[in-house]
Amino acid sequence: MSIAKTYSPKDFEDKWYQYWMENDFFKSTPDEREPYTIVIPPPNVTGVLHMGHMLNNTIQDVLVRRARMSGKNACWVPGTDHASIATEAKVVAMLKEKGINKKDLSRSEFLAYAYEWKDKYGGIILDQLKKLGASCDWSRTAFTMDPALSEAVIDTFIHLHKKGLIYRGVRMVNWDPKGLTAVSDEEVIRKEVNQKLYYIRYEVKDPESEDGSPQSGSHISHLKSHYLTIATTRPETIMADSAICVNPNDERYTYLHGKTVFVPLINREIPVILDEYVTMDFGTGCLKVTPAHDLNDYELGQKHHLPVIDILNDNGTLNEKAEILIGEDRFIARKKIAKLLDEAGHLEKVEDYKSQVGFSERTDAAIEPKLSMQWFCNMAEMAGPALDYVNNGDVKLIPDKFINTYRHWMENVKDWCISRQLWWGQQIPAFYAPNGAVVVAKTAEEAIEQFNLTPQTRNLQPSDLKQDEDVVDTWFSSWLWPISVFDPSVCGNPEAKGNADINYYYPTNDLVTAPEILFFWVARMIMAGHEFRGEAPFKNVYLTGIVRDKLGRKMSKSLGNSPDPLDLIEKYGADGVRVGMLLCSPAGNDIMFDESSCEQGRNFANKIWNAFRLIKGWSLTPTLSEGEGATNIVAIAWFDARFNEALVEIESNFKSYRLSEALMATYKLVWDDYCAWYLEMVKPAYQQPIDQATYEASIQFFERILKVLHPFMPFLTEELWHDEVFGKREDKDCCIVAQVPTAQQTDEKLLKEIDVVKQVVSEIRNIRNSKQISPKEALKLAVKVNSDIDYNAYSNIISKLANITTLSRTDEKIAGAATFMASRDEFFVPLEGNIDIEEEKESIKKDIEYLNGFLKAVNAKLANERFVQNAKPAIVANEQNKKADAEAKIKILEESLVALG
RNA sequence: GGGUCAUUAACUCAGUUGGUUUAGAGUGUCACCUUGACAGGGUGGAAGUCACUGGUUCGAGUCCAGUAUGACCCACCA
Repeated sequence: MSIAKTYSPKDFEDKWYQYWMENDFFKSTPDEREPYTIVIPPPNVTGVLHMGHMLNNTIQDVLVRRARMSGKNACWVPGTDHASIATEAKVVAMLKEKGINKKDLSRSEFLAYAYEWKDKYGGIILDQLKKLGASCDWSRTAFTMDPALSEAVIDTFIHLHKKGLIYRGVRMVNWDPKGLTAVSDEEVIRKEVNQKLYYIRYEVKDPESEDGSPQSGSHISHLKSHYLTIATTRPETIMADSAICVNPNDERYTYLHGKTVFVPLINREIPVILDEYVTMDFGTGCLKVTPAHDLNDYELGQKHHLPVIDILNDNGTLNEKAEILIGEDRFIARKKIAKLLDEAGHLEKVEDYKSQVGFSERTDAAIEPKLSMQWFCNMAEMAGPALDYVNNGDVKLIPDKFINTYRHWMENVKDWCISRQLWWGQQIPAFYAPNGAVVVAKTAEEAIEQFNLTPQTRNLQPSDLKQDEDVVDTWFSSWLWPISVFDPSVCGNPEAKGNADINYYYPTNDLVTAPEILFFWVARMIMAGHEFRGEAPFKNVYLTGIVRDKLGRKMSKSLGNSPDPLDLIEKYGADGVRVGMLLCSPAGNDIMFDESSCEQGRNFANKIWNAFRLIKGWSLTPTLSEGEGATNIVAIAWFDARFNEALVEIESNFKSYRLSEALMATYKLVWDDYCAWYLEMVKPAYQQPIDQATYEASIQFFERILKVLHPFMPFLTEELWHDEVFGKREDKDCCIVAQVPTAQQTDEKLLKEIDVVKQVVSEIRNIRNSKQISPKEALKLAVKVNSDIDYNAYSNIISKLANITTLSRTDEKIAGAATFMASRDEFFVPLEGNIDIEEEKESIKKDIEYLNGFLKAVNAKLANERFVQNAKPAIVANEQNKKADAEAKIKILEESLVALG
């Protein structure tokens, strides 16, 4: 069987994914093994794969595959999130293109369109994950609006309502005038915006004036005491003013106490109230109070019993209560009203001003504070236990720097507005009687049973009831995810035992997600987990960073700076992209993604591919010359030791979730140790055969390497695994289910001595380099041994790798030779006629100079009495070793200098 | 405004409780080599006042304080 000259991932990636699927390798059912479980952070059902998903899912897949190869029953549950606002917005836009207005549809008609949309586009992202190699148990694919999962949401609502944790109330909410829904505080993105600060004059009612009516505009500018000035960024809301507020301690305004003023343009009379809330040194010291359109004003209004005048429609246009500019959009109204005020002489000045404005995360519309009746979930009670899990380490955050942020949020948690004025989602299980009474129940029938308990609402029919139009916030379903994917029926029923799945897989092991949804999602999952299962839903939370481009900008569609992941896979292969992503992604830090790292990943794959080609191309011979045999025995023993050493390192990196370091350790093991050193040691001369024993050892090493590589590069390793050089494989004998080797004891002495051997080889190559001697020109080497290393054992290796004819021992320095030191031993490469004495001397002097500098530092330490007294004995001993070592080397070098004349 | 975290070679990052040869890796860069696994290769170099300023200590990239820059979170100054 021949093998392609270069690595060509397209030839086999799809093939192996299909093979894994057909053989149910991703599938998991409870058994006697220890489970290892991950639930996917469900991507939006309408989403397409972006670089963030790539990173996130590569990490999950590496963890799952590694667990699968470590004797665990690995289960990675995939699925999608219905993402109510985002999806509904997309469906509405799609309908609009077709000329259909959402308002003209009934709820069920709209939902039919929405499901149609979901069926068409909903699976795309999951199929894309398959390209990446994601080893999810697809038979468990879940959707947050699956009937059973939706029922879990309803049961949860009812359960929490019964506990008194869900309530209904009028609150100031963040209103999205574009999405026409309330959004939670967390869905509001604050951005700094350049605005204008308008200084507006309000006329003060003059009790001495006969009729008390406002003066004309031109008049007031001359009578300073007859008006006051307020500063606002929102002049369009003056029609909603209920009062003007000044600080009672503000002496400038004592004359206003008890007075009333007129709202400009509409001349409505409002009182001046006093409250210390107003900061005297900000703006003018006068504050307009607009309870309907500002949270703080609302609270101030409540305190002073002011009327609430709501002048805005749900879509952000002015309503008839505004009296003027009715029907205009709030932003257009702002400009127009500024003009009107100016014309009427009420606009004193306009200043540029920067301030924070909230925008809807989903629609990017400026958020409007709005009073409305909403459903809320009390968080304070549930936050306590959720905080404890993290505080006491039951749930570990990786990296742990996020604990502070988490703690801060949980200690200052606010109630959660859970109702959304949308149709796409779980409809709130609340029913209204004709008289306005409301009960929470699963069905209309159950609601009637409850209504029958009160005289006013007895004997109602289901058709008399009206269900709440709103749906719950998407997060109110996704916080159940780690439970509901296994057994939705336990949500809302803390007493339930649960099915076999949940008892086996829950709590899950690792959750891999982005820090920005630590509160939205992670914290709430912990709350729900505690509520319904009495324990947190996962043990470790691995927080990935944001994927940014080279310039540090967040990758986004709108910037167009994000490569299409599928293009990358096409170009570099899935394995190459996986390696590329992992190489530059430490946990919790943003990753500065650069396509060149995928290239590095692909090059690595190619290197492995070609190392394999080399081995595969060897022909066999049962016997070998004595020298080669000896070389190979040492090489095999050394690589075995080195492999075990690397395994220990990789294992420990995995344990501490340092995936990029685990990968880098693997990378070096393969590239440097196996390819650059081991294979070069045992490689027969061109077209020469290799002995059976070495061949078998090399193959075995390669197979062990494939196992270690598999979690990172599943496709390539599976492809090579099935090559005939490994012998005939049984049907289910696949790399994906092979077990990673466990580390054996390593031969420390051998590892150390080979390090010296490598150094010797490097030094000789260095000499060739600097003296322009071709690698093909064989050289002689002599060594004056001062250490306890037996170079006879390694002479064959050195000869082969450095093209040395003979390695002889000498007790005297050799003149006319290039020299170097390795360990404490002196090496001589005789180069008659090719030695520049002065150059040699210079080089030796340089070495001595370095060692002297080094020695000086060590001596300074040792001469310091306090160091010797205070430092740990081992440290002091080490310093003494360093000193002795440096002194010995200096002595040898000085002798060499003398010998050179 | 308050808080959290970061700042180490051109780039991306390690540096594990302060001492482990006067700071390491990968990539890139430079020089040379290369028809025999691989130019997507090999060998060997160069490259860092560990952001800055103080402090603690026998000893600081590592601990403390402050400064600068950046990122994120929180916050009602109209």
